[in-house]
Amino acid sequence: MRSASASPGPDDITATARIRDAAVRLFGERGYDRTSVRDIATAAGVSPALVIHHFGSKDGLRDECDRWMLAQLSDKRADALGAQAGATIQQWLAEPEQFRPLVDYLAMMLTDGGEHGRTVFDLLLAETGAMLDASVADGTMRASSDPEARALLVTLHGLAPVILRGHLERALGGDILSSAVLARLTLPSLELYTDGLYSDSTMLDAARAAIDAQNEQL
Amino acid sequence: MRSASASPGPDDITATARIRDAAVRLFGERGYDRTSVRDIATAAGVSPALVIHHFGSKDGLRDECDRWMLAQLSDKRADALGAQAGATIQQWLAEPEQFRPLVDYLAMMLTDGGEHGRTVFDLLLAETGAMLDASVADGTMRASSDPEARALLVTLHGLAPVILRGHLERALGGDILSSAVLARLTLPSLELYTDGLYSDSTMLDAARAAIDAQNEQL
DNA sequence: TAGCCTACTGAACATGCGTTCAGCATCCGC
DNA sequence: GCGGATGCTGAACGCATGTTCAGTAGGCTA
Repeated sequence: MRSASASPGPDDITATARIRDAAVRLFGERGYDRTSVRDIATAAGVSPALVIHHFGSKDGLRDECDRWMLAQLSDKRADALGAQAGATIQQWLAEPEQFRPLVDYLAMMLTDGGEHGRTVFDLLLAETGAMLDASVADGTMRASSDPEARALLVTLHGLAPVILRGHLERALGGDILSSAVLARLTLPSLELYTDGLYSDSTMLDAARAAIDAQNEQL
Repeated sequence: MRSASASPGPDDITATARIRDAAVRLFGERGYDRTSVRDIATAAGVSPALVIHHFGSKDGLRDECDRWMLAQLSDKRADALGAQAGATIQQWLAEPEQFRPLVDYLAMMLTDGGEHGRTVFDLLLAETGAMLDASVADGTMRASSDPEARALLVTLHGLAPVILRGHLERALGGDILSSAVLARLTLPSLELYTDGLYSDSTMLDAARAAIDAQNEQL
């Protein structure tokens, strides 16, 4: 079984890569602790011993997955901003299923407190901050009284659908992270980021006044 | 050891309650799978067997924690909206550490796909929707082209700091979910929800036009 | 051909886990 | 005083897990 020669499917790529792909998918779906080395080995069509042989330990495998994820993220970001922008976005809209493992794994990285999770968050935060600064500079976005805190908020808000994808899909009618769901969210998002929520600045003025009063007290 | 009579600390409450409190704290801190029944028993000062004796199984204990969390959430919400509003908020600002286990446990519930996590999300979503509708009715907030989707977005955005608390604290200078951090976020949040991000409606108009065009095509 | 390295396996091992069980106190109704 | 719940324990059991290890197959260099 599992001869070296051709068979359709994922047998044409290296066993190491197959293990890594299976691990990313399963870690993203079930989480690190609920995924056993045996599960990953079975999904990749190899023996559990080979997983350890190639990655040293389960934790080593996770490390490799994290690193691979960071690389993918850089690639996609570069594509989405560079010459490949159109192609990348079309690919996303055409086959959202393909990216689901990546999104789920990213969510897992961010929520379980590992070192690479911090790295990826800091990266996203920095990019968001840079994007906001550039937009303020070219006039498309408003300036903020606290650009750093605003960048943080916008980053958090952007990550929420990624991490709570399951709840989002359930609330919007069961289905996948499809173009339909994305379309449904586009308009409300832009409305929110264009006109805000409040119809006037009553609340904002009150908060400003309260903070000023507190500052004077010191 | 551990006689029934008085000793300072958490010995005056029932062992069942001590186990539940320890479980909520540890599940919230480390997650369900990384917390063993033995850990919980040690933290509560009882034997592992007693944990099973009172809750049937580790999963039963988790169920009880979930239910307790839902009850706490209802209580706090009622307090925060009712007569106790001022007292509850002051308590929060005075001793944020006290609420950390609750917040962490809530984050865990929402991210690990259990049934009670769905319940609590749906609850929060419904309350957010009702709050938005009421605010639109009394004129403090703008109407939306898609109130359901907007409620979902606002809920997701509100939950993001809860779930990514660790990253938030790290980005804002290491420290706890303190009044200082909350104060730092208040103004940018209100700015975001009052004036939005974009300085004009160019993007929004473009999206509306694109969607109109697509609808006409069908 | 000989030797060696790499990819890979099946079987076993040690450990930590959730859970069970027999038994020990203590309290409460009779 | 007594019988039976109730609260609780220490020790053990069975199991799944991550990991190790001896060994096989196949390709590469000499």
